[in-house]
Amino acid sequence: MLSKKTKYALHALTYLGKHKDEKTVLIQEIAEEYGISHKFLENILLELKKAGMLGSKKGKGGGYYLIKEPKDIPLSRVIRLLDGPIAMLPCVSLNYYEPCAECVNEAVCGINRVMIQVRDETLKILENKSLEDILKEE
Amino acid sequence: MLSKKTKYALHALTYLGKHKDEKTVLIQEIAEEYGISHKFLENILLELKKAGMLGSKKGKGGGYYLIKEPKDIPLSRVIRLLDGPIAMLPCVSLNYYEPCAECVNEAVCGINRVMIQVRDETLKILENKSLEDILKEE
DNA sequence: ACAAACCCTATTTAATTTATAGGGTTTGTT
DNA sequence: AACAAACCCTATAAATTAAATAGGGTTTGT
Repeated sequence: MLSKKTKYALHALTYLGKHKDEKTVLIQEIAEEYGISHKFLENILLELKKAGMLGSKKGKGGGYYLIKEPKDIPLSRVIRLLDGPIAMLPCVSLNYYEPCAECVNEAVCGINRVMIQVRDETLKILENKSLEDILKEE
Repeated sequence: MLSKKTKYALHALTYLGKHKDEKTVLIQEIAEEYGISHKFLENILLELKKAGMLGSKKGKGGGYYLIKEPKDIPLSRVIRLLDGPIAMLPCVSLNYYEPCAECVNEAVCGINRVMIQVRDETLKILENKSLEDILKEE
């Protein structure tokens, strides 16, 4: 399951996408829209900013704004940033690979094989769907 | 990511599948094969038994054994039993549905829509792949 | 009778996630 | 220049969940 962090990030990005004609949007405004903690959301937006997905303006009249076109923000990127691996097993993760401690021999592991298929089908969607696709539905 | 419980369950089932010509297999034997705690595995096997996937024999000379054909144990069933929902969001889970607390309106949520797609593709694999498919690879 | 091996429930420990805290820095306005 | 609004940053605490352990109970073959 996606963590709250990731869910909040996706919601916040969606909100910013909907308000991209406005120069900036306040953290507080987004937090209120979804009924989530201002401070928790602040940390998340900061992380999105550091990752180059958002811009911000400090001081009075400041706030956050998208610095990319929604179509250029794939959902896989957001999930990986906040949650880490998308795969169901560390041993099939493309970005966060780790061997499974209990695995006797990864080279002939049937569980591994199935989870590679799941990973590939999942990525086929999440790498090709972007913030734009979410916005189109709302 | 799958929990260790689920991973251990899948490995144990695989091991039992490989030894299905033997009447019973000891917990201890499986635990040693994968280097996992006897007691932890015991709890897991018990859960699999209660769910009707395994049979057991008590007392001296006892142990566990499969009571179904490997092809009749879909992976989705094992995962749901030990880990719960397969979906990435509670609001798209078929077996463990719950609304997302922060969601303003599920009826027009773009995140929901994408995650339904991911769920469907994932289930297409996990409901159709069985223990038999894992065994074939090993 | 005895020991092997599963059965059952509860508790503890560890890890992770979620949330809070609190001051720092920048910037527009007066 | 003063002030307040608003983001920046790091650390810590609280809550939840996952993982592991504990310990006795019951069944069964020899």
